[in-house]
Amino acid sequence: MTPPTGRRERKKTQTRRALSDAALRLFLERGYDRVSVKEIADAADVSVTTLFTYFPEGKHTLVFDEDASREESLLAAVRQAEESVPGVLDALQAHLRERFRFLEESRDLKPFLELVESTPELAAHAGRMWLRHETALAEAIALRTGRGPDDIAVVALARYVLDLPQLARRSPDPLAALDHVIGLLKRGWGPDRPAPRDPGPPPSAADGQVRPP
Amino acid sequence: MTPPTGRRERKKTQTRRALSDAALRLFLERGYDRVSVKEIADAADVSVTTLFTYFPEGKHTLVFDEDASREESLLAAVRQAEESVPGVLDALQAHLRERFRFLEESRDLKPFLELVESTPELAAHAGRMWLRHETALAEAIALRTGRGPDDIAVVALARYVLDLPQLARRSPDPLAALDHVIGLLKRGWGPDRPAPRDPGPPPSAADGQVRPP
DNA sequence: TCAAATTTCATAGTGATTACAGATTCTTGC
DNA sequence: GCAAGAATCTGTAATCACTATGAAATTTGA
Repeated sequence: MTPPTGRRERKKTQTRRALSDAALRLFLERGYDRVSVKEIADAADVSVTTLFTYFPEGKHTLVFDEDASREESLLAAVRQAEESVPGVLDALQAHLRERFRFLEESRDLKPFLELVESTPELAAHAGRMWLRHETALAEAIALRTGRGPDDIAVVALARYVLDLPQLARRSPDPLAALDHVIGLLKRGWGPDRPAPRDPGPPPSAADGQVRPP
Repeated sequence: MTPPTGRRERKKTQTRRALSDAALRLFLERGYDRVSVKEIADAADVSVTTLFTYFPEGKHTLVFDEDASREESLLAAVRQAEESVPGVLDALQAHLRERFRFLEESRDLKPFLELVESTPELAAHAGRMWLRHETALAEAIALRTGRGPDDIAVVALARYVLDLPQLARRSPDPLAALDHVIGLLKRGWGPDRPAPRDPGPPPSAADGQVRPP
């Protein structure tokens, strides 16, 4: 394998950055709909054709150029969690809280977030990008709690947790809202109700993995 | 106020129907992407300009022309429910089950659903249309359970329930999946503590836990 | 340096959507 | 019934995202 250090590679990432930088700058200046792809291509000094070879999925993908690390940190949080549904939820809660604080406090990101929120097409795409982690998150949760990755409870939990930030952001106190709903999910998905003495008849094999607190 | 019984009104609804009928027929025949708006306009014997005065939100709205009754029946289910979160969830469960059966069993709708599912743009729009009922559902739930309509728990519950059908449809046994997740939500959002003796929540099918593979 | 592979480009589409301005059709007061 | 006047319809032409194509320019490897 050749190390990807050729001039070609360098120019490529350079051009890609020039494009998304120019796009973001123009979008923030004038709004998404009032900037044409031709203007972006001109600003980056490439042809429209070239722009679309770099971003074949369309104009809106120019805005979301870095994404790989988010999923990884999300999954890392789950992997380090205690091996139970409440444990996983605790870990996700902490992770989302931190992420939330970061987004809220970073002044640089404020206009960017406004741009995305105020442009339906971008908001929809951001949602899709975020929900795309659903499967990976479900797998991580399944692995950590000893359930199957197709278990509807696991899939639903993954989706609900991913839905949460967007939901909480509307609340006057997003962090409190986050905590509150995670608490509800923990109750619903958590260990069986306080079993006085006997765990009772284990109705399925996937039951024993849940560790009561 | 004049009763809307003029010839003008009649022609208008007529034209609107001609357009969406023609569109649906052509889409089912050839697929969404392989039908141009010009063809639809021609088939309905109007100009493209006219088509867009009837459907200004774009080509995809031609597919979803009747929608008002769905929200109403959803809200009606909530209004007739018992005045508690589990009561409301029971009612929603029953309503969704019925709706599910209807969609599955109706042969007429099968190709339509396939069309929507297989066209990303249409699937996304269908999702948006469905989630649009979120606020109304949250209000109804709030009213029925005596909470505030901005209560994050209520809003989250509304969204989660609306998310459910799409989620359950992926499962091999959608109805069981529906029941299962509703059961989990009931546990989470239900009464504060399990009553030591009283069964409390009414019997539901969502009792068995994890499906063995 | 040469040739193959890759990247970029200008040109010319297609298809959705909108602006416009002149017809056409309906309603309404008489 | 009839003449405004409003509402609706139409073709034309434009913009904009996106694609196909084939040729030119650049990079790479030998």
